Amino acid sequence: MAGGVQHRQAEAGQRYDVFHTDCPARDVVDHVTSRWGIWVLISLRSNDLRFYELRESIQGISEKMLAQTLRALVHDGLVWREVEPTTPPQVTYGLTEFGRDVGEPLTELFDRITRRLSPRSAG
Amino acid sequence: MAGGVQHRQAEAGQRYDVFHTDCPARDVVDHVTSRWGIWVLISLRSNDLRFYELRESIQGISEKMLAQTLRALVHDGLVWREVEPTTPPQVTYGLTEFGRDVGEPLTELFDRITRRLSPRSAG
DNA sequence: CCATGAGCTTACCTAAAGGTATGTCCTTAC
DNA sequence: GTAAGGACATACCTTTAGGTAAGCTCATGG
Repeated sequence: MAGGVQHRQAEAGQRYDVFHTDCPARDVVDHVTSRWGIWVLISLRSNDLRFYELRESIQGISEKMLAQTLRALVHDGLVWREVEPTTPPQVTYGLTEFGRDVGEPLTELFDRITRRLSPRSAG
Repeated sequence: MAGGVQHRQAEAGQRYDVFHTDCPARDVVDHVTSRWGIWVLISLRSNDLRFYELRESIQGISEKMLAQTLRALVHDGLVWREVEPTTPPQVTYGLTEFGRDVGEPLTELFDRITRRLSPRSAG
């Protein structure tokens, strides 16, 4: 974070300096890997979803957290948001190209973990 | 079909049920995507590292968090731990096959985000 | 005989994440 | 006139993540 930012990027090999910098990538990584961000992105990979569909799809998520997570992802450019000005308003969410780009390795990550653990407990 | 998620849960198990279950995969996902877990795994992809090397590589991490994160990853089978019984003891960490398997999409995820956001960074 | 170093562990405490409950807007249906 | 539906916002409160700092081990060097 902004506090202890010391860039000791010496010549001692290639060290990921992005680990602690305040570049926008850090925020996006945080949002993508946040508790609910992962599941929102994975959910939206299959198809666009309404707010309430996401809420029911991702069981255990609260409306507050869903709204908050979506706001961050929309702000990051990973998710688009479309409002139909009906009453009540209907809002649909979907992945942008960036979102699809990011959702792919995310799903792959998730799949590799479950693939490894589901047959039998791995030691 | 976009709107099929909420009421069709009984018939079609299409929805990701892992979102809220207590299967071990959930824990692993949590550890992998935890604040420091990501950077530990990415750091270890290039080569095995000693504890202090990790601490210095991932700037901003505290010893407590590093130890805690490593313990979780070792327990999950993503990272191995080797102790040389010298004095002081020297401990080396590295990725298991599972860890390499998981580290790949994780790095890819990270790279895609940085590639998109910073035209001149990450590398 | 005390400091040092590597790799932790433990206690303590604060910041923030996240849950629960409620309010809001506007319109149609009853 | 009141409930309901959809997508939130907001206040309040609890849980947890994570930072700081100290301690521990034990052989070696000063």
